[in-house]
Amino acid sequence: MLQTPLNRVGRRREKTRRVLLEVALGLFYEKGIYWTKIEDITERADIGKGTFYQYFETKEALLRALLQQGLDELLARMTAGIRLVKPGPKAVDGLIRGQLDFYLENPEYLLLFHQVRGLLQLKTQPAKDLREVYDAYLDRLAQIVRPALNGKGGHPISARDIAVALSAYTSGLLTYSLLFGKAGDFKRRRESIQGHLERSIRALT
Amino acid sequence: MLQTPLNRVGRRREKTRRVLLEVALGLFYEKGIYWTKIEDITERADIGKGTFYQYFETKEALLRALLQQGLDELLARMTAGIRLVKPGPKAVDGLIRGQLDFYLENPEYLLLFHQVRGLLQLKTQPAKDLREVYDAYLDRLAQIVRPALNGKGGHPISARDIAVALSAYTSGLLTYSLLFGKAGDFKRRRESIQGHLERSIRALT
Amino acid sequence: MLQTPLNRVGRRREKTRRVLLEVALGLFYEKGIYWTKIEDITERADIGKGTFYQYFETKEALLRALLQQGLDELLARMTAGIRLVKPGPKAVDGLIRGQLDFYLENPEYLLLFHQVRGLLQLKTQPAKDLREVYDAYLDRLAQIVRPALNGKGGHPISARDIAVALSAYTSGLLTYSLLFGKAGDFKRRRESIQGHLERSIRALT
Amino acid sequence: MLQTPLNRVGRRREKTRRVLLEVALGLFYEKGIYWTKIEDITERADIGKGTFYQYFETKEALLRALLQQGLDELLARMTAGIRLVKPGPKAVDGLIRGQLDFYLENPEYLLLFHQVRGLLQLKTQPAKDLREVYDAYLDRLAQIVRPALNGKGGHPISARDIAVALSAYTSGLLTYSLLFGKAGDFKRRRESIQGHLERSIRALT
DNA sequence: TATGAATGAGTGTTCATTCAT
DNA sequence: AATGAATGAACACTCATTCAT
Repeated sequence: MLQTPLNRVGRRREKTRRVLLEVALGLFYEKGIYWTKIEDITERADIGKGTFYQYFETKEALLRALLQQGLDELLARMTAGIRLVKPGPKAVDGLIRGQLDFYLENPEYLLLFHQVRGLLQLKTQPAKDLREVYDAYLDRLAQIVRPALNGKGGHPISARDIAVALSAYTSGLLTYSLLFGKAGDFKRRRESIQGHLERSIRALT
Repeated sequence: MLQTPLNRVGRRREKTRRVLLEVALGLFYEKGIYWTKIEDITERADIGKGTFYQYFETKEALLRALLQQGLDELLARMTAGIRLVKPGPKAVDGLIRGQLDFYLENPEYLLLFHQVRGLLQLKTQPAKDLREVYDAYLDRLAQIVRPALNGKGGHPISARDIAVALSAYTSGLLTYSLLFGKAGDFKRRRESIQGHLERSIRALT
Repeated sequence: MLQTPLNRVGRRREKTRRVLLEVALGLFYEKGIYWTKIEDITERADIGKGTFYQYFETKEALLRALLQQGLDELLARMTAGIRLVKPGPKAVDGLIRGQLDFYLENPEYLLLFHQVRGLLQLKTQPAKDLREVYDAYLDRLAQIVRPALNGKGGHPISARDIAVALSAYTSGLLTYSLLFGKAGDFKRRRESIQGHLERSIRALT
Repeated sequence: MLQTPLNRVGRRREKTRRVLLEVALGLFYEKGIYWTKIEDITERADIGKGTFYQYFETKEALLRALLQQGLDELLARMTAGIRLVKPGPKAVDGLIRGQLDFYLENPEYLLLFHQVRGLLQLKTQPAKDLREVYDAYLDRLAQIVRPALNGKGGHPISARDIAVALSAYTSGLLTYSLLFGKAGDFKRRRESIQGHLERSIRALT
């Protein structure tokens, strides 16, 4: 993971790549993965259509990179949410808080992840690659959750199960809220949602 | 709403329509809405490509019909789950049980609904039509939920909120389970999931 | 050409056929030959789609029948226009009057003939069949025109040429009038057009 | 209206566009507008099917461009035909001569215009766009004709009427000649036709 | 490296015609 | 004879990807 320090050209490349990811994320949110054309992306990013392929091999590779980046960021936020808390039930609350922080700032990812999950059961190769990324995220989350369970053996529910429930409940509830709630609802009811989720998860452990 | 009894031809038509919906549901599950081609559907249904358009105006109309039918059936199951129970907290358990029954028997719908939700925020007309169907379902569910709350005024959470949470938690959890659980997991852990959901929802009311 | 007298069934058939021709003529006028679908015709004629093929082998056969019928009628009108007049220049005026009468009452045919002429140069078989019908009309018209020229030999212009000019000028002028004139223009300026045409044709003879 | 001088790529694009128009014109002549498929055009132009859409948004846009270009050229020829002549009756002869020159060199346009007129009464949007182009042509022609009328007030016939008659007679006569005359007839009888038209138009003024 | 012109496989949809009832 | 359900060839148009400049 050691990064070679980038020279000017390298930095410019890096920047273009970041712009592409950002623009794509926004368009996927507005028009959906499928209906967003490569040309929509390059146009909004203000680069030539062909240039896209200097940065990503295919449209699907872009999606994978976006998913990876999003899940990394989400995990980072969850880790941050837990940092100051001692292991134990309170720790889970921190994880939830981190998740909510992330999705509140990045609702685009909420729907991107949703859309991606819709592809995971497909039998095509692209789906398998995406699945791998997503699966790895759940495992990493389980690692984080485990110590939070305080090591008490004999738990009727595994760390992975908690990780799944944490992701499932949150994304389930937030997606519905985003789609069917009134505008701004999301932010206004933040604490209420946090509470709901805490209680729900606690009910499982 | 009086139904003219169908003659032989009418019955055959009805059957073809049902087969188309069924085949489409299966293919949407296997390959996703987008990657399922009209010809895939007609081929598996063993009819000519043009015949499809005798039954559905467009691919999107088929999707809408499928969504409608699925949500109707889901509601029917939830209603059935509540029928024998008195209003009150137990009633919600019945609703959950009805949902689980439905999704357990029809995992295809679980993913169909998921995929459809992924389209709802889009600004296209098809999305608006689908949204309407979905929204109506939530309202109908809220109607069912309301008496279950036992009429005690002053609830901090509305019937619609319960309806949303009920749908959100269940579909969130089951989708994850379907995608990331081991095969058969879904059925095996049924009662465990029922318990999780009951506690989670009760925590909200 | 001897017509077997029709029994009741035969008369009904004859009537359906007439309705089909009439309806088709109207639709060809409104939507164009190409954009009029068989189903449009049968629907407006209030018969089953399949029934169409009991009366005409193909869409193109219908068109041919319509052309034939229209040109027959047109010739009849021109003949009528000439009946009371002595051979000579005045006779041509009668022909023109007959034409105008016909097109004034049947603007649909004006555009039908126009559309058909647009197909005549095509190299397809249907085009050849239509061409034959049209060509025969011009020959028959030439026959009618010939005596009108008063038999003075040494004409610098043949009867067929007059026939062509008569048709060409009239349809050219009327089509433009129909397409670009104000509504009703056609009727209001009838006598003016008659005059124009008379002078134009006379200028040729 | 300042034209950026074209670089090499721009020139190639311009050329491809021209080739497409030219090829389409030829095919429309041979097979008719309707029966000419996009692929027929691209095949004969020796480019990929998709490339067509880099140059024209739809088939109908191509038709419109072709109509525009043809009418522009026709007007240019008529203007040229009038240039050396003083206003007055002789001027109209010049216009006729210009028209004949044009159609003699471009019989394809004669039939294209004919086919297009066949679409103008349709109620579809494409028809409206074509109509606009055609209508503008008649107006421009009227402008040219007006001074040719020598400014003598009190004309019983408007410049627009002359414009219409000029177009109507010529296209009517030439189309018949093209369709029903013997091959080469068109050219051989050029002067005779010119005479006919001159006399016919003069008879109107 | 950046570009955008060129490409063609792929797709939803139409519609004349057939044919079983 | 009348019907309308079934058919599939045909076609306009799209878009991810390639490649010459």
